[in-house]
Amino acid sequence: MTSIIRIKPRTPEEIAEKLDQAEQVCQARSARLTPLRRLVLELIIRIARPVGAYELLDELNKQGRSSGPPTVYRSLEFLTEMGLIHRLPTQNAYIACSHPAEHHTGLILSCERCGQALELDTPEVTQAIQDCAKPQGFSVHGNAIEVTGICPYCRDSS
Amino acid sequence: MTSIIRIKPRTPEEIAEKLDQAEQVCQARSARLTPLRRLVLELIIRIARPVGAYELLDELNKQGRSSGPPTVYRSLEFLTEMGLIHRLPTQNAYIACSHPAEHHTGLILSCERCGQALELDTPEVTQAIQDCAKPQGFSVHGNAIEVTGICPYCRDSS
DNA sequence: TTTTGTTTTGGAATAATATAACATTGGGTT
DNA sequence: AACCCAATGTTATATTATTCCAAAACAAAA
Repeated sequence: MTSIIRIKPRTPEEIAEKLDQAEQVCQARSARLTPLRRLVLELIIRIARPVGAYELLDELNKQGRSSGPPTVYRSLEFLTEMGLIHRLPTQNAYIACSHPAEHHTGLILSCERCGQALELDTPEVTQAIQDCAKPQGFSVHGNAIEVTGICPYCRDSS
Repeated sequence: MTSIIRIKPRTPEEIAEKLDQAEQVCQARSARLTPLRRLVLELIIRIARPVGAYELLDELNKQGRSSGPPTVYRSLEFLTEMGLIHRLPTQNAYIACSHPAEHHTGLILSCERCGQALELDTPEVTQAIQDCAKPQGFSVHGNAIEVTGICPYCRDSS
């Protein structure tokens, strides 16, 4: 898949707000948003598109850190557990959660053209999945939903 | 994730039927279900649980073939395109489609305990996703939905 | 049937993604 | 200080997937 990534630049205010929210989420769960974890999260927020572990690793090392893959993967695991980021399993990539403050279940719209990903909070879909799983006797714990297609920006610019 | 896999053995009739359906699907699209592709599909059907590319490769080579990773991945790509198998992106594994004859959109229930995966045809979920994506101006092409939880067999046996 | 072009498969190498295992650091607590 | 524990650093390796080129199989045309 080749795609020209469309970046949605984040304002300093947006970044600060997200990081603040992250601090609160961690505090509420007595978890520590260490400098490293905070930096990884900030990078993911700044990059503002699905980003892979090794690209983050490069960024970290540019920032003076001397880290190996485990360092990044551990931070990614922590941030995922906190619900601050989401993993896109079909792309082996991560994006910042769009609304980390609220507990949520949702899906990710992933544009085939530009690579951008948009997270939606979709209780209707969650409910529909529940309704399908329950008759099977299956008790749902979590889900990963990636929806592929074309985003409005790419549709309009072609 | 450690899990003791629960196997649902396939009867010879089931296997033959699936392979027949596969032949028809390919014929309808003027695609060639070559001996290799057919064998890979048969292995996936027989194994009857999510199976990774390298495990399939081992099986192939046990059967006298001398193949490398590209051989398996090409067959997996072909079978996926034909809708004869599905990929579980969070597990890097593949399962046989449960109803390859009909065109369908669905989801996969994946048991955290036993590792088994069940494919469901769920137009309701597909519709719910459409309803969420459309207001965003996003046109849906496909999706990958993995639902994790506990299957009824594991719930009852604990 | 031979030639030609195309699809499929084989094979070697390597890229990309992820984890294991152990050492070290850095705060807190007694 | 001495200790503990969580977090990070470090090396090595496992796992998953692709690139690239060559050989073989197949199909269509001459």
